[in-house]
Amino acid sequence: MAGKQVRVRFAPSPTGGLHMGGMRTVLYNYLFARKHQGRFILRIEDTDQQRYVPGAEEYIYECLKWTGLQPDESPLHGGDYGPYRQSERKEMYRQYAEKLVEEGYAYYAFDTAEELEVMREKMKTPDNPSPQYDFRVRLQMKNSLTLPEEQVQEKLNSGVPYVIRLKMPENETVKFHDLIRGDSLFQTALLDDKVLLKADGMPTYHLAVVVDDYLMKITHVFRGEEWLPSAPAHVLLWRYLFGEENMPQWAHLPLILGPEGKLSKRDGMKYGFPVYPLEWKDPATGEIIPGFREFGFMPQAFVNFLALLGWNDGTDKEIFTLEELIETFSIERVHSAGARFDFEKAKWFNHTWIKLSPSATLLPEVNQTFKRNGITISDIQMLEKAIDLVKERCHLLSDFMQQAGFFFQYPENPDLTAVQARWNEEKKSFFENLMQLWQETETWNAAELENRFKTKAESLHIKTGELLLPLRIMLVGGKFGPPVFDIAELLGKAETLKRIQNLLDRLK
RNA sequence: GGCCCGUUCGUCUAAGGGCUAGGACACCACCCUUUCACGGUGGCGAUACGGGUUCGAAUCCCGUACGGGCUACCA
Repeated sequence: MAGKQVRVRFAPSPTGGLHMGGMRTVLYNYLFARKHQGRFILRIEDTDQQRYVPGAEEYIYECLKWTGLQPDESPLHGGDYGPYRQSERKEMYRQYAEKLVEEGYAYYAFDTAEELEVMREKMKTPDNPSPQYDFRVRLQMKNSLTLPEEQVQEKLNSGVPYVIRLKMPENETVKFHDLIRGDSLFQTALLDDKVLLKADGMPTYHLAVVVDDYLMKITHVFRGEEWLPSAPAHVLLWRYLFGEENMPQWAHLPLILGPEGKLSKRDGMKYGFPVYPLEWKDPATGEIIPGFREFGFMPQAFVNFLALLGWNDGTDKEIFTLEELIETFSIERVHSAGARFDFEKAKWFNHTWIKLSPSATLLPEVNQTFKRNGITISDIQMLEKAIDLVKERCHLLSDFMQQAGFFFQYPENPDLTAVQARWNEEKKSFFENLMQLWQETETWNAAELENRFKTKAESLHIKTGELLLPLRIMLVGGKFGPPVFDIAELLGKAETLKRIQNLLDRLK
């Protein structure tokens, strides 16, 4: 690795919305690249045109933009190793597959889908419910190992559909080293003859990753744990094609689990928490699934909790900025076991980030939230102050609506019952007196207002506790919010007095 | 079924042979707060099970159980 520039890649296939598991893979790749002054590449693996979903690629860019995890090279950002979309690299793969055939590491196979089906049915036993196309069966199938040379040539020339399959050795042990899991051994006798080049001329994942990782000079591959079983096939391809000594280092990341096992894209709807970073519109069904952003998450919090889902720096520190993550991240400290996602903990991260953020930072997003809820704010300065006053009680950005909405719009249905039960003439006259007192105040600030309030209450022999709740209902409309005199200060004299008068009238 | 990966409080995790197994989320109690929160203090709560190795095991080895992944001309 010394002297060699670190190059890592995230290689999604655009078959739907990218969920938080994919985003964590992005994050770890990104952190590793930044930490080692390397390059982070985004490569689109769109070799399966059947499963291609329009908009999925754009969605990925949006997610990367939102989280700030921007690639250095991608179809969108360009780079020296393009194209970065596998469909546009189609012609590059065939030569490698054919080289393997020439050298005896692969072969042409002409079996039709029906013939494969027949083989599987025939070989199926209770002990072996899913038979593989492997060294045990390949000599019974229609391929360049069983057919005479002339017949193979004839088929190739006549345009009969065929695939190229890897000829898995019958009895070898493939040693595989993973940066997270250490060494493991695989017996090739148990592995199948994977298709490398499909009948449509597109490579499968197995050929494409190896070829592209080589051509793009990838040094480290971080991908999901689900790829572990096919890793030995990739090692073999590296050995045959480019030399095992040139192979990148591997790390297979643990899965993120939902409440009932592997996190699926439907879990979001099912359990009431998001699985996508951003809102995802399924182009097939038209279904709209809200993401973390729509739930009111800050991107910083999203990145933060994602990083900690399977990794920690070995200390008790939990709140990290992106810069801090870059500094402390190490792939060796990533866990090998899967992590269950806990929405409550995720909200705690967001809450902490909201408390930590200056109100100016929160301002644009909160302003948008208000706008979406039909409240257009003209006094931005006031909103900023309101945010300061209420942010410690907001777990999600969407909570600002509930927590600070009353500053800009008195609720239609104030909690009158909270006042009525203990309302009387004395209290009423207290508030009439108070309005007079506050009206005369020249220094309109919380301390002064509280002082005048308490002095008046004492002189009328009413406990302040009896009066604070009515005042809160007058100004807020409910039993929540920051200290009531702070609210009055921010509301300003005219609005405060108007609200008191208003409720006085309604209490008649 | 086969192969592979995994297993510490309910959840995320620390402790990579040596203190009463530490922290965070959640939950409970108290304090602060004449609202709701924040904050503070304390409580509840775990090494899956069985064998080894060792003076000593959460940690190393083996087995069992459980969980997960893979087993496509999907990625």
